[in-house]
Amino acid sequence: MKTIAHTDPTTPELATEASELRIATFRLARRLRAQRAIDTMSDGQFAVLATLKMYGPHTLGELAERERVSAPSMNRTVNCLEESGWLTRTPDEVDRRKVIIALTGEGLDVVEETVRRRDAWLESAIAALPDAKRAILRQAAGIMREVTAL
Amino acid sequence: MKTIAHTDPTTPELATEASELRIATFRLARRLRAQRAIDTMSDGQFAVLATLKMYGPHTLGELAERERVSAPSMNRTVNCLEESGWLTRTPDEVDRRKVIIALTGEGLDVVEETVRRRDAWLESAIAALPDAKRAILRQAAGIMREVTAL
DNA sequence: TATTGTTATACTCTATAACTATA
DNA sequence: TATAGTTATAGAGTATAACAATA
Repeated sequence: MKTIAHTDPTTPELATEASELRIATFRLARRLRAQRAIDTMSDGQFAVLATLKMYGPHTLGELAERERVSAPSMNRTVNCLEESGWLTRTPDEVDRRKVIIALTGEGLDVVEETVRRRDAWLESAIAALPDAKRAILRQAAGIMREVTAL
Repeated sequence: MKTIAHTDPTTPELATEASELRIATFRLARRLRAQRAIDTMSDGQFAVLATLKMYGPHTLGELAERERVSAPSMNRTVNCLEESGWLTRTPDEVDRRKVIIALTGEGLDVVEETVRRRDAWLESAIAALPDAKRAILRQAAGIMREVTAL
């Protein structure tokens, strides 16, 4: 009988399980987001720098699409980051309508410092856990990425 | 020798572990946040309704402090939610300077519908997982809450 | 003509400072 | 005098519409 799994004590209610994971995820994300190198920098600005670090230079349109934001909005964000010296605009040699946006050394430093702070906080939080719990978190991270890849 | 744990292949680098969990958490939180009942409602507005549902009525100052936002900013958010009929303002009988902000039935509906949608998305995502992976996520949720309680 | 980026303009959310009512 | 809330005003970040340059 297939419905047994539903009431089996070793596999609790799917609904409860989802709620618990939702709450835990939001709470951990909030704590992590609070750790940043430049505390005047918005999440949207940081996301652009992090994208440039991870995937290399982009055109304005590509950045806007990836961050699911309008082109004028991304243009403004890029202006701010350019003024701060964290990225550069270069006209595309082949298609002169385009501009290539790339991270500067200082921009890379900002991303790395923020990442370092977030990871340092998380490391110190999980370092104290027994190995078994750390193993759970390690496996969970993989499953969470699998789930969001759908 | 205590340092063995650090290089033991069964307990990978703490730094890698933290990074993986950070990325997975942000990604899952982002996907969850996208699910909402009223798609014109901001995260800040939803957070207020969720707080009122979870912890009951608050004064304006309490809400502002809990959400780490200025009083005028919270006042504006509360005005919007009041106009939409999702919460009520009532002068405090004892201290007439204060106003008690409480969820209406409609406000409760909005919170529950958003929570239902987020959980429905997450349920469908984890329902397909083998029991062993679901068990990992269930345990991880508990550990994540433990870590954020510090 | 179509596409890429930019400018013009407006709306929301945030903040600080000033004000009102109450303690 | 101090505190709770509100109003006034301004600074980011978002959007759509209109425009310029290039394909």
